Amino acid sequence: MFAYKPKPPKPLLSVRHKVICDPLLPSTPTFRSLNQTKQSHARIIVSGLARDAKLMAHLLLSLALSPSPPLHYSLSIYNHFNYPSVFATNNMIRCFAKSHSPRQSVVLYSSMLRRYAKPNNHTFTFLFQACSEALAVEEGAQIHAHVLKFGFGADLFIRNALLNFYSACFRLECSRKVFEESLGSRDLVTWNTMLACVVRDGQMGVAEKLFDEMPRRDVISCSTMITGYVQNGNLEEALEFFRDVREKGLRVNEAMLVSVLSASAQLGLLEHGRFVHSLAESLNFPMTTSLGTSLIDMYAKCGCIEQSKILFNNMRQKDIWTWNVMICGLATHGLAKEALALFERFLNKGFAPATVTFIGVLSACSRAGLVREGRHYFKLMKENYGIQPEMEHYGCMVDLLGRTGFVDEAVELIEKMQVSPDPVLWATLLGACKIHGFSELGEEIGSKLIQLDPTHSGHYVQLSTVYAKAKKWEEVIRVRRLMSERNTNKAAGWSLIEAQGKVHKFVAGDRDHESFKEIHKMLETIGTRIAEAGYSPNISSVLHDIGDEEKEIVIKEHSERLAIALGLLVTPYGDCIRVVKNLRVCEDCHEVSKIISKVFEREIIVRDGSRFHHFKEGTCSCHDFW
DNA sequence: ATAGGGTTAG
Repeated sequence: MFAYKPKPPKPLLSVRHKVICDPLLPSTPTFRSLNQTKQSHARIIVSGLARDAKLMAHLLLSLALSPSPPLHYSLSIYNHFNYPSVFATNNMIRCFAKSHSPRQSVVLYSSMLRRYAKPNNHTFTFLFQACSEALAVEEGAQIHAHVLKFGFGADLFIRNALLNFYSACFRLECSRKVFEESLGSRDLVTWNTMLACVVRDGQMGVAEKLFDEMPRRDVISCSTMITGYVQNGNLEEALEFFRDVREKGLRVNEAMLVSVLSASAQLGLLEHGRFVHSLAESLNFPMTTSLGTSLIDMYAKCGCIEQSKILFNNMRQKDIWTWNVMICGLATHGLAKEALALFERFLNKGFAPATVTFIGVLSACSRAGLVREGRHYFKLMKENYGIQPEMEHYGCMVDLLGRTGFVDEAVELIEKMQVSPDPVLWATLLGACKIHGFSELGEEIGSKLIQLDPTHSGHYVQLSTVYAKAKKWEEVIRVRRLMSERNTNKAAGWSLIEAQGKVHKFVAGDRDHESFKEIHKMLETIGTRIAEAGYSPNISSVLHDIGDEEKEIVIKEHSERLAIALGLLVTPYGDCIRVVKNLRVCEDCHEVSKIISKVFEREIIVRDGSRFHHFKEGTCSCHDFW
């Protein structure tokens, strides 16, 4: 005989659920999943308590607390109240505020007033959230008047929400006024909101002063500063501030990590990015979608696209940012086929592509010269998704068509544009003219660009290259003379490499580095060994008015050569050399990098102004199409 | 019974 013991029936809700979540026992509000809320709703109906207004309002609260409240469901509950309480209405306003139609919050508020129901202090904080979301300046200002009318002018919560509202609507002056009026009754949130407001306006100097003035600071004050630096392009300052936070033993939050990863990515600092990654792990930060996405972006922008792929595939929750980052990452690495395949997967998942998604898709096509695909997706974007092409989309198409030799089609596309082309677009077309020898069109565009921006040295260089290719030497000299006469601001090219825990930044002909002598010796060695391999310099990309021998010296000391030389010197054999530079790599450096990768048996990864080049065993991943 | 500030893509 065997003992048989029936299993006890499973309770509908676990004990933990009952204590924390069941609205039959209202307690402190906690976020619950939609399913949990629906279960509670079912239990309420089954228990015959559906007419209990308090219970139903509490149910509405749990919907309002979710990140994206289901509007239809919330409304069906709200509409069942004969006389909705302020509490219930507040929660419905809150649901609308988080929805795609935040203006409905204001509509509901008006109907509440028509019923002669009086708003309370909570009502206004939710309303200002809604107006911030909707950028509803007029409505918000009217509600501001209501705040005073109903006697809530001194409520700190409301004032902070108001401050934030004006800030969100870019009404810096109004925010300032509310802030000044709050003198004497400010709390940390008031200060942080004002700080965020100044940061949003791009005034980091003022933000620094405000930060120093604050009577108290917390983790949000610090993360606001760091994200502010990143958003305003002060990347090094962001990293410095973050290091300071760490050194002082202050708290770190996810927003900081995300922003610092973005800074590392933009600067191309792989070692730093890795450090932030390990920090996130050691501090036990959960791998959220935004953190994961930032990591994928960082690894892609620092040359480790394989690492990005691994993270992407392991991520359970992906949002549109995750997909966009991955598609764009594959594109900058020239992995066009993978980018397009991923885009198709993205569509199959039912995601709606954004304008950036198509920039990723089209730039993937342009970098790989996939003309047929490029034309297809450009059409798809307009016709299937109703996305109006922006300057960047045109940029990709003109680049794609122009570089693959369809210059006429590129011109046609520009002529049909709704918006007038910007200098970058003209410069893209000029580049195509240069490659394919359209000297007359190139001349026209080059002159136009110089007219548009006479201080930009790049335009003169481009135009003189067009002339040089057409062997119009007098014109070359004329343009060069013009360039020197007009005192143009030369955008200095730089390259950087991380080594031995430091960032080394070089400009062409740099002599400032502490190991300058060794670097120079290495340049000599490189010169000898690549010459043995059959290399002779291509000096056509040097346009300075100097002799050939000098040209060779200048080209030998292009910033990326210095960086690669340092890489060869200080990193162990077998390690990959990673260089980041701001401008596009010149033809000669590209050739030299290929040969170095072969004779020194080193993989070299260069991120230039527009894409990645993986040099390995004498070839480049761009297949010399860039 | 309910509340406020910070985040990533070209």
